[in-house]
Amino acid sequence: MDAGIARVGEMIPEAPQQEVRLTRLLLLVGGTLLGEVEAYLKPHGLNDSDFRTLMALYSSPEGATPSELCGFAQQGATNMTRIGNALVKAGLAARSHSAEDRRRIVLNITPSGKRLVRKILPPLFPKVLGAYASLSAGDKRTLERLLRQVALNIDSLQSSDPSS
Amino acid sequence: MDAGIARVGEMIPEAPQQEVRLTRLLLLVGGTLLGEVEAYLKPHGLNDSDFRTLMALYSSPEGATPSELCGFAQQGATNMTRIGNALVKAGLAARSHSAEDRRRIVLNITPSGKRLVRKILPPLFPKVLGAYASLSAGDKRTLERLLRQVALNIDSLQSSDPSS
DNA sequence: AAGGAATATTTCACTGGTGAAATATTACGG
DNA sequence: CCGTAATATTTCACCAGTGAAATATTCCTT
Repeated sequence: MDAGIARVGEMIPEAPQQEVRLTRLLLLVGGTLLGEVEAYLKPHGLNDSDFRTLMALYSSPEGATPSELCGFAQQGATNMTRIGNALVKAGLAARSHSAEDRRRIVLNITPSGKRLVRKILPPLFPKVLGAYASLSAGDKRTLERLLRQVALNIDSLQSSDPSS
Repeated sequence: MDAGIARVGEMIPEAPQQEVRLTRLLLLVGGTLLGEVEAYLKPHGLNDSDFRTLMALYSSPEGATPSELCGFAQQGATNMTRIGNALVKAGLAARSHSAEDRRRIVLNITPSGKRLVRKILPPLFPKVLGAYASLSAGDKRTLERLLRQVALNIDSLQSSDPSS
Protein backbone atom coordinates (compact mmCIF):
# COMPACT_ATOMS: atom_id res chain seq x y z
CA MET A 1 0.00 0.00 0.00
CA ASP A 2 2.74 2.46 0.93
CA ALA A 3 4.57 1.58 -2.25
CA GLY A 4 1.44 2.26 -4.26
CA ILE A 5 0.89 5.64 -2.67
CA ALA A 6 4.52 6.55 -3.18
CA ARG A 7 4.33 5.68 -6.86
CA VAL A 8 1.14 7.65 -7.30
CA GLY A 9 2.87 10.50 -5.48
CA GLU A 10 5.62 10.45 -8.05
CA MET A 11 3.16 10.64 -10.89
CA ILE A 12 1.01 13.27 -9.21
CA PRO A 13 3.35 15.47 -7.22
CA GLU A 14 0.62 17.64 -5.71
CA ALA A 15 -0.67 14.61 -3.83
CA PRO A 16 -0.40 15.06 -0.06
CA GLN A 17 1.14 11.69 0.57
CA GLN A 18 1.13 11.61 4.30
CA GLU A 19 -2.47 12.65 4.55
CA VAL A 20 -3.43 10.12 1.93
CA ARG A 21 -1.68 7.42 3.92
CA LEU A 22 -3.49 8.52 7.05
CA THR A 23 -6.80 8.40 5.27
CA ARG A 24 -6.18 4.94 3.90
CA LEU A 25 -5.18 3.76 7.33
CA LEU A 26 -8.33 5.16 8.85
CA LEU A 27 -10.45 3.58 6.15
CA LEU A 28 -8.69 0.27 6.64
CA VAL A 29 -8.92 0.23 10.41
CA GLY A 30 -12.47 1.52 10.46
CA GLY A 31 -13.58 -1.00 7.89
CA THR A 32 -11.97 -3.90 9.67
CA LEU A 33 -13.44 -2.92 13.01
CA LEU A 34 -16.88 -2.53 11.52
CA GLY A 35 -16.64 -5.93 9.92
CA GLU A 36 -15.64 -7.50 13.20
CA VAL A 37 -18.44 -5.85 15.11
CA GLU A 38 -21.11 -6.74 12.60
CA ALA A 39 -19.92 -10.32 12.33
CA TYR A 40 -20.10 -10.61 16.09
CA LEU A 41 -23.57 -9.11 16.32
CA LYS A 42 -25.11 -11.00 13.44
CA PRO A 43 -25.78 -14.24 15.31
CA HIS A 44 -27.77 -12.20 17.80
CA GLY A 45 -29.92 -10.78 15.05
CA LEU A 46 -28.56 -7.26 15.40
CA ASN A 47 -26.70 -5.01 13.05
CA ASP A 48 -24.56 -2.09 14.06
CA SER A 49 -27.38 0.45 14.05
CA ASP A 50 -29.63 -1.78 16.10
CA PHE A 51 -26.83 -2.27 18.54
CA ARG A 52 -25.99 1.37 18.85
CA THR A 53 -29.63 2.10 19.50
CA LEU A 54 -29.84 -0.63 22.07
CA MET A 55 -26.76 0.72 23.81
CA ALA A 56 -28.22 4.19 23.84
CA LEU A 57 -31.31 2.80 25.51
CA TYR A 58 -29.21 0.81 27.93
CA SER A 59 -27.52 3.98 29.08
CA SER A 60 -30.77 5.96 29.23
CA PRO A 61 -32.76 4.99 32.29
CA GLU A 62 -35.46 7.46 31.28
CA GLY A 63 -35.77 5.99 27.83
CA ALA A 64 -35.40 7.97 24.66
CA THR A 65 -37.50 9.15 21.76
CA PRO A 66 -36.88 8.03 18.20
CA SER A 67 -35.70 11.47 17.15
CA GLU A 68 -33.15 11.52 19.93
CA LEU A 69 -31.95 8.10 18.90
CA CYS A 70 -31.53 9.15 15.29
CA GLY A 71 -28.48 11.09 16.32
CA PHE A 72 -26.87 8.19 18.13
CA ALA A 73 -27.38 5.68 15.41
CA GLN A 74 -26.72 8.16 12.61
CA GLN A 75 -29.93 7.17 10.92
CA GLY A 76 -32.92 8.88 9.43
CA ALA A 77 -36.34 8.82 11.01
CA THR A 78 -37.61 6.14 8.68
CA ASN A 79 -34.89 3.78 9.70
CA MET A 80 -35.28 4.56 13.35
CA THR A 81 -38.87 3.42 13.13
CA ARG A 82 -37.60 0.21 11.60
CA ILE A 83 -34.99 -0.25 14.28
CA GLY A 84 -37.61 0.38 16.92
CA ASN A 85 -39.85 -2.22 15.33
CA ALA A 86 -37.05 -4.72 15.32
CA LEU A 87 -36.06 -4.13 18.91
CA VAL A 88 -39.65 -4.25 20.12
CA LYS A 89 -40.36 -7.36 18.12
CA ALA A 90 -37.31 -9.01 19.67
CA GLY A 91 -38.55 -8.05 23.10
CA LEU A 92 -35.50 -5.88 23.77
CA ALA A 93 -37.31 -2.57 23.98
CA ALA A 94 -40.81 -1.29 24.63
CA ARG A 95 -42.71 1.66 23.25
CA SER A 96 -44.86 3.99 25.26
CA HIS A 97 -46.37 7.41 24.74
CA SER A 98 -44.79 10.36 26.41
CA ALA A 99 -47.02 11.78 29.12
CA GLU A 100 -46.15 15.42 28.48
CA ASP A 101 -46.21 15.35 24.73
CA ARG A 102 -48.31 12.65 23.22
CA ARG A 103 -46.70 13.07 19.83
CA ARG A 104 -43.58 11.55 21.24
CA ILE A 105 -42.96 7.89 21.62
CA VAL A 106 -40.57 6.80 24.32
CA LEU A 107 -38.50 3.71 23.87
CA ASN A 108 -37.27 1.91 26.94
CA ILE A 109 -34.99 -1.03 27.19
CA THR A 110 -36.62 -4.12 28.68
CA PRO A 111 -35.08 -6.44 31.27
CA SER A 112 -34.50 -8.87 28.44
CA GLY A 113 -32.71 -6.15 26.51
CA LYS A 114 -30.47 -5.41 29.47
CA ARG A 115 -29.69 -9.07 29.80
CA LEU A 116 -28.67 -9.25 26.18
CA VAL A 117 -26.35 -6.26 26.51
CA ARG A 118 -24.71 -7.71 29.57
CA LYS A 119 -24.28 -10.95 27.72
CA ILE A 120 -22.85 -9.74 24.44
CA LEU A 121 -20.74 -6.85 25.66
CA PRO A 122 -18.14 -8.59 27.89
CA PRO A 123 -16.87 -11.00 25.22
CA LEU A 124 -15.98 -7.98 23.15
CA PHE A 125 -13.72 -6.49 25.78
CA PRO A 126 -10.72 -8.72 25.17
CA LYS A 127 -10.87 -7.95 21.46
CA VAL A 128 -11.22 -4.25 22.09
CA LEU A 129 -8.26 -4.33 24.44
CA GLY A 130 -6.28 -6.39 21.98
CA ALA A 131 -6.62 -3.75 19.30
CA TYR A 132 -4.58 -1.36 21.44
CA ALA A 133 -2.44 -3.90 23.20
CA SER A 134 0.82 -2.58 21.84
CA LEU A 135 0.08 1.04 22.81
CA SER A 136 1.24 2.61 26.03
CA ALA A 137 -1.16 4.54 28.23
CA GLY A 138 0.24 7.76 26.84
CA ASP A 139 -0.12 6.51 23.28
CA LYS A 140 -3.77 5.80 23.86
CA ARG A 141 -4.41 9.24 25.26
CA THR A 142 -2.60 10.79 22.34
CA LEU A 143 -4.48 8.67 19.84
CA GLU A 144 -7.78 9.62 21.38
CA ARG A 145 -6.88 13.28 21.32
CA LEU A 146 -5.83 13.16 17.68
CA LEU A 147 -8.81 11.13 16.57
CA ARG A 148 -11.14 13.61 18.21
CA GLN A 149 -9.48 16.39 16.28
CA VAL A 150 -9.82 14.51 13.04
CA ALA A 151 -13.45 13.81 13.80
CA LEU A 152 -14.05 17.50 14.37
CA ASN A 153 -12.19 18.50 11.23
CA ILE A 154 -14.22 16.09 9.16
CA ASP A 155 -17.40 17.37 10.63
CA SER A 156 -16.69 20.95 9.74
CA LEU A 157 -15.63 19.87 6.25
CA GLN A 158 -19.03 18.31 5.77
CA SER A 159 -20.95 21.32 7.04
CA SER A 160 -18.92 23.86 5.12
CA ASP A 161 -18.69 21.88 1.90
CA PRO A 162 -22.07 20.56 0.80
CA SER A 163 -20.54 19.45 -2.51
CA SER A 164 -19.32 16.24 -0.89
CA MET B 1 -21.35 9.63 23.11
CA ASP B 2 -18.82 10.03 25.90
CA ALA B 3 -21.61 10.39 28.39
CA GLY B 4 -23.19 7.20 27.13
CA ILE B 5 -19.96 5.25 27.40
CA ALA B 6 -19.36 6.62 30.89
CA ARG B 7 -22.82 5.53 32.01
CA VAL B 8 -22.36 2.09 30.54
CA GLY B 9 -19.02 1.98 32.29
CA GLU B 10 -20.74 2.59 35.59
CA MET B 11 -23.16 -0.23 35.00
CA ILE B 12 -20.51 -2.61 33.67
CA PRO B 13 -17.31 -1.81 35.55
CA GLU B 14 -15.18 -4.31 33.65
CA ALA B 15 -15.67 -2.26 30.51
CA PRO B 16 -12.38 -0.80 29.21
CA GLN B 17 -13.74 2.67 28.73
CA GLN B 18 -10.85 4.31 26.99
CA GLU B 19 -10.48 1.52 24.49
CA VAL B 20 -14.18 1.56 23.83
CA ARG B 21 -14.03 5.28 23.20
CA LEU B 22 -11.13 4.77 20.82
CA THR B 23 -13.01 2.09 18.96
CA ARG B 24 -16.09 4.23 18.60
CA LEU B 25 -13.98 7.08 17.35
CA LEU B 26 -12.34 4.87 14.78
CA LEU B 27 -15.68 3.53 13.65
CA LEU B 28 -17.07 7.01 13.43
CA VAL B 29 -14.16 8.50 11.54
CA GLY B 30 -13.78 5.51 9.26
CA GLY B 31 -17.46 5.44 8.46
CA THR B 32 -17.61 9.14 7.72
CA LEU B 33 -14.57 8.99 5.47
CA LEU B 34 -15.93 6.02 3.59
CA GLY B 35 -19.22 7.78 3.09
CA GLU B 36 -17.46 10.85 1.72
CA VAL B 37 -15.32 8.85 -0.63
CA GLU B 38 -18.14 6.77 -2.00
CA ALA B 39 -20.36 9.79 -2.43
CA TYR B 40 -17.61 11.48 -4.38
CA LEU B 41 -16.96 8.46 -6.60
CA LYS B 42 -20.57 7.60 -7.31
CA PRO B 43 -21.15 10.17 -10.06
CA HIS B 44 -18.19 8.64 -11.86
CA GLY B 45 -19.76 5.21 -11.73
CA LEU B 46 -17.19 3.82 -9.33
CA ASN B 47 -17.45 2.42 -5.86
CA ASP B 48 -14.62 2.18 -3.40
CA SER B 49 -13.43 -1.24 -4.55
CA ASP B 50 -13.45 -0.23 -8.17
CA PHE B 51 -11.48 2.84 -7.28
CA ARG B 52 -8.92 1.01 -5.22
CA THR B 53 -8.43 -1.42 -8.06
CA LEU B 54 -8.09 1.40 -10.53
CA MET B 55 -5.52 3.08 -8.31
CA ALA B 56 -3.58 -0.15 -8.01
CA LEU B 57 -3.49 -0.34 -11.79
CA TYR B 58 -2.53 3.29 -12.05
CA SER B 59 0.50 2.65 -9.91
CA SER B 60 1.41 -0.58 -11.72
CA PRO B 61 2.97 0.16 -15.07
CA GLU B 62 3.34 -3.57 -15.66
CA GLY B 63 -0.31 -4.23 -15.02
CA ALA B 64 -1.57 -6.68 -12.46
CA THR B 65 -3.41 -9.97 -12.32
CA PRO B 66 -6.81 -10.34 -10.70
CA SER B 67 -5.41 -12.40 -7.86
CA GLU B 68 -2.87 -9.71 -7.06
CA LEU B 69 -5.60 -7.12 -7.11
CA CYS B 70 -7.75 -9.11 -4.71
CA GLY B 71 -5.38 -8.14 -1.94
CA PHE B 72 -5.48 -4.43 -2.70
CA ALA B 73 -9.20 -4.20 -2.95
CA GLN B 74 -9.84 -6.67 -0.13
CA GLN B 75 -12.17 -8.64 -2.32
CA GLY B 76 -12.70 -12.24 -3.29
CA ALA B 77 -11.92 -13.59 -6.72
CA THR B 78 -15.54 -13.53 -7.80
CA ASN B 79 -15.82 -9.86 -7.10
CA MET B 80 -12.52 -9.09 -8.71
CA THR B 81 -13.83 -10.57 -11.92
CA ARG B 82 -16.81 -8.29 -11.59
CA ILE B 83 -14.65 -5.26 -10.92
CA GLY B 84 -12.53 -6.15 -13.92
CA ASN B 85 -15.62 -6.41 -16.06
CA ALA B 86 -16.79 -3.03 -14.91
CA LEU B 87 -13.47 -1.32 -15.51
CA VAL B 88 -13.06 -2.89 -18.92
CA LYS B 89 -16.59 -2.04 -19.89
CA ALA B 90 -16.00 1.55 -18.86
CA GLY B 91 -12.85 1.60 -20.98
CA LEU B 92 -10.63 2.27 -17.97
CA ALA B 93 -8.70 -0.98 -18.10
CA ALA B 94 -7.86 -3.68 -20.61
CA ARG B 95 -7.41 -7.42 -20.23
CA SER B 96 -4.71 -9.43 -21.86
CA HIS B 97 -3.25 -12.87 -21.40
CA SER B 98 0.05 -13.23 -19.66
CA ALA B 99 2.75 -14.35 -22.06
CA GLU B 100 4.55 -16.61 -19.59
CA ASP B 101 1.54 -18.20 -18.01
CA ARG B 102 -1.55 -18.25 -20.10
CA ARG B 103 -3.75 -18.99 -17.13
CA ARG B 104 -3.14 -15.50 -15.92
CA ILE B 105 -4.97 -12.46 -17.10
CA VAL B 106 -3.20 -9.14 -16.88
CA LEU B 107 -5.15 -6.00 -16.33
CA ASN B 108 -3.67 -2.73 -17.49
CA ILE B 109 -4.97 0.75 -17.07
CA THR B 110 -5.86 2.48 -20.33
CA PRO B 111 -5.03 6.07 -21.24
CA SER B 112 -8.65 6.86 -20.53
CA GLY B 113 -8.29 5.28 -17.11
CA LYS B 114 -5.25 7.39 -16.38
CA ARG B 115 -7.09 10.47 -17.44
CA LEU B 116 -9.92 9.66 -15.09
CA VAL B 117 -7.56 9.20 -12.17
CA ARG B 118 -5.83 12.46 -12.87
CA LYS B 119 -9.18 14.13 -13.06
CA ILE B 120 -10.86 12.80 -9.94
CA LEU B 121 -7.89 12.62 -7.59
CA PRO B 122 -6.85 16.28 -7.28
CA PRO B 123 -10.26 17.56 -6.12
CA LEU B 124 -9.95 15.18 -3.21
CA PHE B 125 -6.70 16.64 -1.97
CA PRO B 126 -8.15 19.70 -0.28
CA LYS B 127 -10.62 17.54 1.58
CA VAL B 128 -7.95 15.09 2.60
CA LEU B 129 -5.78 17.91 3.84
CA GLY B 130 -8.71 19.45 5.64
CA ALA B 131 -9.26 16.33 7.69
CA TYR B 132 -5.90 16.85 9.35
CA ALA B 133 -5.76 20.62 9.16
CA SER B 134 -5.62 21.11 12.91
CA LEU B 135 -2.78 18.64 13.42
CA SER B 136 0.85 19.64 13.56
CA ALA B 137 3.44 17.82 11.48
CA GLY B 138 4.48 15.89 14.55
CA ASP B 139 0.89 15.03 15.36
CA LYS B 140 0.44 13.54 11.93
CA ARG B 141 3.54 11.42 12.23
CA THR B 142 2.41 10.23 15.62
CA LEU B 143 -1.08 9.48 14.37
CA GLU B 144 0.29 7.49 11.48
CA ARG B 145 2.57 5.52 13.77
CA LEU B 146 -0.23 4.71 16.17
CA LEU B 147 -2.70 3.80 13.47
CA ARG B 148 -0.23 1.41 11.95
CA GLN B 149 0.17 -0.28 15.29
CA VAL B 150 -3.57 -0.58 15.69
CA ALA B 151 -3.86 -1.98 12.18
CA LEU B 152 -1.24 -4.60 13.01
CA ASN B 153 -2.88 -5.49 16.31
CA ILE B 154 -6.23 -5.96 14.65
CA ASP B 155 -4.68 -8.11 12.01
CA SER B 156 -3.14 -10.50 14.48
CA LEU B 157 -6.38 -10.59 16.42
CA GLN B 158 -8.12 -11.81 13.32
CA SER B 159 -5.59 -14.45 12.49
CA SER B 160 -5.31 -15.78 16.02
CA ASP B 161 -9.01 -15.66 16.80
CA PRO B 162 -11.14 -17.25 14.09
CA SER B 163 -14.19 -16.94 16.36
CA SER B 164 -14.69 -13.41 15.18
C1' DA C 1 -0.14 -38.22 -21.75
C1' DA C 2 -2.33 -38.27 -17.38
C1' DG C 3 -3.37 -36.46 -13.09
C1' DG C 4 -3.33 -32.87 -10.01
C1' DA C 5 -2.92 -27.86 -8.94
C1' DA C 6 -3.51 -22.98 -10.12
C1' DT C 7 -6.09 -19.19 -12.26
C1' DA C 8 -10.11 -16.93 -13.81
C1' DT C 9 -14.79 -16.93 -14.81
C1' DT C 10 -19.60 -18.16 -14.62
C1' DT C 11 -23.68 -19.66 -12.45
C1' DC C 12 -26.92 -19.42 -8.98
C1' DA C 13 -28.98 -17.84 -5.15
C1' DC C 14 -29.06 -14.90 -1.42
C1' DT C 15 -29.12 -10.40 1.77
C1' DG C 16 -29.63 -6.17 3.56
C1' DG C 17 -29.94 -1.35 3.67
C1' DT C 18 -32.01 3.23 2.07
C1' DG C 19 -34.83 7.31 1.55
C1' DA C 20 -38.48 10.61 -0.22
C1' DA C 21 -42.93 11.65 0.19
C1' DA C 22 -47.69 10.87 1.88
C1' DT C 23 -50.34 10.08 6.19
C1' DA C 24 -51.80 10.36 11.13
C1' DT C 25 -51.68 12.25 15.44
C1' DT C 26 -50.84 15.76 18.70
C1' DA C 27 -49.10 20.36 20.21
C1' DC C 28 -48.95 25.18 20.14
C1' DG C 29 -49.89 30.06 19.09
C1' DG C 30 -53.03 33.49 18.18
C1' DC D 1 -61.11 26.85 17.08
C1' DC D 2 -57.96 27.22 13.14
C1' DG D 3 -53.73 26.93 10.95
C1' DT D 4 -49.06 25.71 11.31
C1' DA D 5 -45.45 22.96 13.11
C1' DA D 6 -43.57 18.79 15.18
C1' DT D 7 -43.33 13.76 15.70
C1' DA D 8 -43.71 9.17 14.17
C1' DT D 9 -45.07 5.88 10.99
C1' DT D 10 -46.32 3.91 6.60
C1' DT D 11 -46.04 3.36 1.77
C1' DC D 12 -43.58 2.72 -2.24
C1' DA D 13 -39.86 2.02 -4.88
C1' DC D 14 -35.10 1.39 -5.24
C1' DC D 15 -30.26 -0.35 -5.19
C1' DA D 16 -25.85 -2.72 -4.10
C1' DG D 17 -23.06 -6.12 -2.65
C1' DT D 18 -21.75 -10.96 -1.68
C1' DG D 19 -20.02 -15.70 -1.91
C1' DA D 20 -19.87 -20.88 -2.60
C1' DA D 21 -19.51 -24.06 -5.83
C1' DA D 22 -19.27 -25.70 -10.68
C1' DT D 23 -16.68 -24.93 -15.04
C1' DA D 24 -12.83 -23.91 -18.29
C1' DT D 25 -8.26 -23.27 -19.36
C1' DT D 26 -3.58 -23.81 -18.66
C1' DC D 27 0.51 -25.43 -16.27
C1' DC D 28 3.54 -28.65 -14.17
C1' DT D 29 5.22 -33.12 -12.61
C1' DT D 30 5.95 -37.68 -13.37
